[in-house]
Amino acid sequence: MEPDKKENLEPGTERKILEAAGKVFMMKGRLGASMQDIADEAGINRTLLHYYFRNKEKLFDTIFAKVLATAFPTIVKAFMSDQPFLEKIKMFVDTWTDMLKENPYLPVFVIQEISLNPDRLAGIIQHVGLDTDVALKGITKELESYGIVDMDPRHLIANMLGMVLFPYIGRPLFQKVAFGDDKEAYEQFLEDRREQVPRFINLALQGPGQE
Amino acid sequence: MEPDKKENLEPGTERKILEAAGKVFMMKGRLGASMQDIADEAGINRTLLHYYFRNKEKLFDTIFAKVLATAFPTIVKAFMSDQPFLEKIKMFVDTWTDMLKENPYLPVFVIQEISLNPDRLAGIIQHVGLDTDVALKGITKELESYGIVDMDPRHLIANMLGMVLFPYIGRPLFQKVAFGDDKEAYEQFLEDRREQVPRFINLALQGPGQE
DNA sequence: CTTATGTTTAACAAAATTGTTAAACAATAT
DNA sequence: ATATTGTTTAACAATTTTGTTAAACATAAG
Repeated sequence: MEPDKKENLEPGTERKILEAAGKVFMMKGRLGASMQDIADEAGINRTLLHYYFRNKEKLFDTIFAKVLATAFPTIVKAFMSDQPFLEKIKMFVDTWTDMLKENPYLPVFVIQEISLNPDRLAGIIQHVGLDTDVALKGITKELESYGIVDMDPRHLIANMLGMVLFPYIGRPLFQKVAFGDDKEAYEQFLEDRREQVPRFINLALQGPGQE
Repeated sequence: MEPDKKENLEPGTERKILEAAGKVFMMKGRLGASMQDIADEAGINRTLLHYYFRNKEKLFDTIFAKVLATAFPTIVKAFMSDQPFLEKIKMFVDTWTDMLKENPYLPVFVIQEISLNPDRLAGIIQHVGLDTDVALKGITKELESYGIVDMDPRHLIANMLGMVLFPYIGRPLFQKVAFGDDKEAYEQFLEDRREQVPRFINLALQGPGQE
């Protein structure tokens, strides 16, 4: 008779809180964000906020786990498909770019939080459960088909992630220094990288190595 | 008769404070670090800390400017030399790696702070005074000599910075996920990238584009 | 109607942090 | 010897934030 006893008469208050908390935490950081900020953003009372999440820590943990759960699938998705390698790379860049366009603050948020409190990782990584070994071996095999045998696949991963993430992580600085703070030019730049990055990688892989 | 009236009898207290503040700010962030933390790290009293730097903001600003002054020259140094382009790239990676090895927390610290408070940039960038236009045009010219005409040099910059910085920015996460948290293996990985990254870039530049 | 749940307002205690001040002391310079 | 500077100890006010509690109210469910 009561499948979800809790959701009786709130018109999605919990959802509103989670959205607000996500937004505020991402923009101000864990320490910079106050419960009052979050309550304001959610359009509710601070007391009610504590009523849903007893304390800031619990709320933050919920948000952080949720954010990681958003990010992790993006990492692997492209390499789960069975397209040709170069297509996978293109897809990798595209999936990440899509995700970053919707969550531009995500990388800095995650990085900063993990950097300040590495212990948080332990609990979450298991929960996500990603099998890196399989993926890495797959990439090694693909690399061999390009005649590249002396490259740890993790270098390729680091290269790709670096190239994709940097423009978002370093945006305020890079946009100002290299684009005279022209926001629209920078957004065009970000779009261009959907082509530029895969092309750069392709060239590096197909390089003059196959004599 | 008194050239520097201030430095009378302190055995380098100000230096100790600056070192301590740099360390604590970088590791805990601006909000996570308390004046007490810094005083402790410097081995002095909190009152004395306020005696040297009236408030936390002034101290932080001093540190932040100092940190940026450390990072910025690294960006340009390699491209000031007049070696062949590929040598410049190798040098770029090396200079950055050297700097990051000594200041591993620097990128996250700077990124996080600028991301939270972009206004801080304005004041400092002028002070450093880097001429991006000259550098960019130089790179464009070099790219043309490789037959690459359709590439905004800023893509190359973003690629290089991303590949160099990512392993430091994402270290806790990447080390755990891809290296089973094997610290020494990761440090070897970081060293390997001194070769891997320039090679990757060289391949991409020399790629099959010169028919 | 009565009850339970969600919600607001108000008030409060506890803690942490910041910035300031006063008093005392050591050592150096004049 | 005296004044100045650096330094410590102690104490304090002001602020911010967190977490809690009590009281009142609305509404939907029983």
